[in-house]
Amino acid sequence: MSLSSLPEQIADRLRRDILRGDLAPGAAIKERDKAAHEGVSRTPMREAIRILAREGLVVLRPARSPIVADPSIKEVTDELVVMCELEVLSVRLACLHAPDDAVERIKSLNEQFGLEYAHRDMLDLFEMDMAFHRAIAAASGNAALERTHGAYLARLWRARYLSARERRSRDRVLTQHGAIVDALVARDPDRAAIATGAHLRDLVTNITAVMAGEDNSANETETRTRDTA
Amino acid sequence: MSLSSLPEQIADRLRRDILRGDLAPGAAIKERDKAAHEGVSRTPMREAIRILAREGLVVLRPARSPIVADPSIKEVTDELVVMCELEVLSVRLACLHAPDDAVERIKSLNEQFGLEYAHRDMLDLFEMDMAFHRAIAAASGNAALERTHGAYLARLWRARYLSARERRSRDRVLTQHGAIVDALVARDPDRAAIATGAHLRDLVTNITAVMAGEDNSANETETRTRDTA
DNA sequence: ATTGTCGATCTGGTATACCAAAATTGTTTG
DNA sequence: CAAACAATTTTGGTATACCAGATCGACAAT
Repeated sequence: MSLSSLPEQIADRLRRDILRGDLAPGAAIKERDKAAHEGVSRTPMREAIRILAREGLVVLRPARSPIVADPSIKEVTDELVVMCELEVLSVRLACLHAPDDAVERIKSLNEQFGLEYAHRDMLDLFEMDMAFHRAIAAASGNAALERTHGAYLARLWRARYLSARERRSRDRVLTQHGAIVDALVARDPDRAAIATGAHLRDLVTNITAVMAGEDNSANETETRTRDTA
Repeated sequence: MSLSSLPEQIADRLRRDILRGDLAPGAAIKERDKAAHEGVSRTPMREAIRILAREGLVVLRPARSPIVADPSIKEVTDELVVMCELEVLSVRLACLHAPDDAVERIKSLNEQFGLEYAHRDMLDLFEMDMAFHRAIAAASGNAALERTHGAYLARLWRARYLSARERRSRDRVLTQHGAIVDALVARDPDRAAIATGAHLRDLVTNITAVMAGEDNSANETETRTRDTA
């Protein structure tokens, strides 16, 4: 009995491995080996890899092993900018159209975050943060927006995870989320948009700083020119 | 020799068939038959179908033939709203960062559109319109934005195609594109954003009208509840 | 005549076998 | 000793065979 298909399950496992860093950026994913390792055949493994490729977590190279994506700072920043825009749109739409109980749910998510703040594991807190942002996208009532936003959220998991390790950034998150909730409750689209924009712009600077620090190697990902011998 | 892989070629062909309407919305795509018909095996056909599924052109159902997507008006509208936002962001960024030759290219694309306006087939004109919008996204210098915008453009091909058949909408497109180009050349982000927003909002109303007219049947796509007999 | 059930058949899911291109490595030669 | 070439091996791409679940029709019992 499977809630999701086998390829999706494999993709989920691989995604976790990639995002948690167990599979290093730049590492090759040999479909034969991986399939054998997971105890499945190549076909579903292949499909799982394609799923992650579409998500941008692995890059496919013609006639070569797929490798774990190793996005440059610019690429991550670009993605963050887009996600920011999507979330601002979400919160605007949510102000206008979201039913009250959706707003209430978002509010309670943030309150819960405040409560559990001290006790919980960083990873749990992080999941709660994700849930908060996801809830806002869902509250927009725009399914396409929710999907695309979710895709970006997933792709940026790792970068956001790195950023969230900074302790001082966490309470800033809390107050900023509070501001967003307030504007949402007041049904004030402009204020909500500003609050969301500020929150995500902070995230951009934070992530940029962290990535610049951690990762001094200049790395590219996409198509690189290859010289013939 | 293939510029793109076999599955992508198949996907391209299928996409054309779907978007042009040769494959009716709601029609089943049986991978065995289709593969035999195209003269390839099931594996690449399967992969091609998955590609289109990710693009939202076909929907996969568990243990059932994939079917051509038949989006409701709301779904299309939602997607248009998101694409609008993406393109507004694109044009803003393009105003700020695009190199002059990129702006020049956009300008010339629109001029060419104006020139060929009379002689060319509607399909060609449509392709040129697509190229215009794509060029703006590319000029943003944000690869993620360009990708996502391109995905929406592809998915909305059919709806836009239906809309473009209205003759009177076409010269409005021309003037609106002109306004966008002017703002872009002047490097005025706000004016460009407004012009782009207006253009796409017109598109939304136009498409809504066309779809509501053409297609009176209330159609859903995603999960529909199925009553047991 | 209608309805319930069983089974043939059709469909997608998975495993595997085969192929062609590319990397690597070992050997040979300058 | 180094560089270049060739064969082997490794890899992903494709085709196909097999399996399980679902659908739909036929037949039988009421």
